[in-house]
Amino acid sequence: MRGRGQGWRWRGCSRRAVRFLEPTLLLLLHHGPSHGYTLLEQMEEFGLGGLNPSVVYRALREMESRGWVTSTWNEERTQGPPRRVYNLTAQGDEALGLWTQDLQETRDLISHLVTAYSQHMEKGEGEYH
Amino acid sequence: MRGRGQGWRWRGCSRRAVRFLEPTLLLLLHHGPSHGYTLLEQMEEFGLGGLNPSVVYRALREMESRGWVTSTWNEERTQGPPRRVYNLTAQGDEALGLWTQDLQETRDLISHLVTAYSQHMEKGEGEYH
DNA sequence: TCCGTCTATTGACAATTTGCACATAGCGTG
DNA sequence: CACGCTATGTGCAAATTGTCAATAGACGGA
Repeated sequence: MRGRGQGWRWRGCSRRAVRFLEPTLLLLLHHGPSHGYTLLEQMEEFGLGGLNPSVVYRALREMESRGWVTSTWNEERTQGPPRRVYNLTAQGDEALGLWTQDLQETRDLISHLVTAYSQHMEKGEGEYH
Repeated sequence: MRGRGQGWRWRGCSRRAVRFLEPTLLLLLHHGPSHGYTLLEQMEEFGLGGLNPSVVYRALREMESRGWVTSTWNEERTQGPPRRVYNLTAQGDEALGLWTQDLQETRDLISHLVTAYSQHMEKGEGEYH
């Protein structure tokens, strides 16, 4: 229970303005089939380090239910339990494209906001009223 | 009830919007005191048009409980019920600054992702596997 | 062999956030 | 006074997210 009114609920980089999880997973899978545990580690490059594993696995299953990926159990034996290997589908490929567009729009909105902020500051109105 | 598995839960710019709400409100209030209804209309410029009013009012009260803004009832009579006028506080000013930084980081992450996507596409690996 | 550790995945539930439908209320107009 | 516009607020259902714990195979050492 996080209690109320103690500002900055999510400092420390959980909870960004946008959801990067799905597009990042799609992008990683675009490079080739992979399984959850590896993907989890690769997320770090995109600023999504230290994510709770179950969040990633959950997202992958959800993406499968939408037809963006398919999964099969890896038959070759490794050190550890069998892995579920995910493959991007044509729909997933398309989703990645759309999502990328969406992210670009979001980026533009951020820029708009940040620019408005900077300009207002420059004008010497950099004090609250 | 939105039902499950019918992709693109938030196409049409519902979802993304929300986390811009607070910084946008703070920025608008940085220009001077204002009240909910007007703010609601001004949101449109920042891509937050058509938001449900209660969402905005709720955010404002929440921001007040954090000390980012204060509110007073407007004594001058207008056409309609009294308005609650919000003022930015010093803490709100600071919060806006921090939030802007956070948004910039987010923007960089988006850029990183989009760049990775583009590069991968250019290399002729623009097919799913 | 038993234990601890690392790799992997999953399920369940609590906490939080969001969407939405509706309630209230003053003012102007016909 | 009924209606429509301006304004704000309440409450609840639904969706999303966070966290904890369970399961399980392989491997190395005591």
